Amino acid sequence: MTGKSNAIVIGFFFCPLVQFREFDMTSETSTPVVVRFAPSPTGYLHIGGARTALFNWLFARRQDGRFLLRIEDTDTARSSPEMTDNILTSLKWLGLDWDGEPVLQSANRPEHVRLCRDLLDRGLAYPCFCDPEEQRRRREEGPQAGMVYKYDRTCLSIPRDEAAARMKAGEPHAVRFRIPDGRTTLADRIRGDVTVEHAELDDFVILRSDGTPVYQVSVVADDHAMAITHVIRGDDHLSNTPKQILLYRAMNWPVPEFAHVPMILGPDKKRLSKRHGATSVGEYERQGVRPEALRNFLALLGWSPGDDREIMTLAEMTEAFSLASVSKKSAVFDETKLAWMNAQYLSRLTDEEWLKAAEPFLPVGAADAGGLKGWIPLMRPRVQKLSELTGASAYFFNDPEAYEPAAVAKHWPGPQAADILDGVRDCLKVADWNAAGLESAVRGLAEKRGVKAGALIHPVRVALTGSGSSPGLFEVMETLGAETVFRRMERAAAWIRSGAAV
RNA sequence: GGCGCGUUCGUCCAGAGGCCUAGGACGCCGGCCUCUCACGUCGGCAACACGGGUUCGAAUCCCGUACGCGCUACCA
Repeated sequence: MTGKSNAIVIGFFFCPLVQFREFDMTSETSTPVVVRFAPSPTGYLHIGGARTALFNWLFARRQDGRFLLRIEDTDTARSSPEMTDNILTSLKWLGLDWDGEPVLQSANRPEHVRLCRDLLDRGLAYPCFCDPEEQRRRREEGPQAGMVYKYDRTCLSIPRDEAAARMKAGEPHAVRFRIPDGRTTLADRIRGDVTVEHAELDDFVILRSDGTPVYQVSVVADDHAMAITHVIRGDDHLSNTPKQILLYRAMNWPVPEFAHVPMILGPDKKRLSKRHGATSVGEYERQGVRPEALRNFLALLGWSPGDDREIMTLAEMTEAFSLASVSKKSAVFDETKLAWMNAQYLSRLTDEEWLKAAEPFLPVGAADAGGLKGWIPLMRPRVQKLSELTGASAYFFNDPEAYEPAAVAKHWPGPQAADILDGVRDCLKVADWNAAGLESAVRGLAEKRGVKAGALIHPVRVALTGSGSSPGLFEVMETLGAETVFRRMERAAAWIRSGAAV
């Protein structure tokens, strides 16, 4: 009943309250901060969850607070320990470390049930004997009649002793929370004030007839038990927050601060989902995206340091982070920019670091190449995601299996292409085997023949790489070595003469 | 349907009444570099959803409309 009078007070003294809140907004916090990330292990850690975790982490670290983890595994049918492992692994991969041991929500079930019973005893909740099937049917019919279904409080009018007797007799029942009169204003750290009239809410079930507590109860109970001071979560929870606040009040618990971060959308502006392609952190790892790149990119979706910085270390992000600077607007996930950002991080690695990161993506044959490292600086600026390496660098390690048709058509227009290859090969035989020496040999030949160097270079490139484009031809030659170069040129000449081109 | 939230270049952000002829980044287009591709570099195109207010002055404040998203479960 205190909730009711509070609500009225809020309504009447609106102006002073606003001033108070603004003060609160700028101070960011005054007590030690405890935040949490609470994924449910029903799937891999997805992009949206990762960003929510990041924001929680940044806030906690910025405020010298604690960042806790809670695994919401109460949906036993859909949850699995494997998914929990996967989520933890992904968080670590992203460099987001947490404090203490992860809490399992399922462990707190008995307490959640107890709280529901307590609310029942105190008359803040009441048993509902209505048939769930009937309720569901009415809810479905509602829209057709132009009405919205809201629980009609049939069971609220059952006298307490009668209700007690029916429960005692074992009649199946759920427990519903009784929504008090009034309205609730939530001072969201990101959205600002959000007010909801209690008349819009209905007496929601807190304890199902099978005796299991509902999500709204579990979050509230666990957040309180974990002494969470700031609930930072996806904006899909915004509408349910008033219900949760009512629960806090009913329990006589302090209400934490809330901050609802906007959603991440796909290119079609719909909520990001599997339809949009890769949506889990693990998939990006498998594509050869660097964790620091994904993390940086995610941070910039819905947040900015307030200036033009884009490439930032975790420490820089932490230093600049505040909830007030988080956007209210949902953001489209742009793969292209992620790729660019990944390339930025890739380019900042040393050759040794780069190779180590690239190893899982090297094509077959690369292992046999041993000390052959000349290809590395050649490929580095040419891949944005390491996974591109598999195809793009194949010719460094294996003779081309095929010649790109478009390149053949353009650079090997007829049998004379084979003669060009032979001519170049001969002039190469007496050249110094390094990029400069090879280049001057080929250019010398071009000049002698009165043709442009490109007329010789392009046919040779196709012979060596099977492709119309590659890193500088002479660097490629130097890296490949004379033996391989000659072998490939001769194979190509033979292929051309066999008439395969036509 | 109701309620809530949102709306600055194609995309991500900057902008908290005059500093905005709206800034940066990705992408795109063009130049340079050059044997192709990529990198790099230089330049260009490109936005305040709409309509009313308030104000000497609005991208910034207020109201309405449109559109989008979310919630509205004995799911989490």
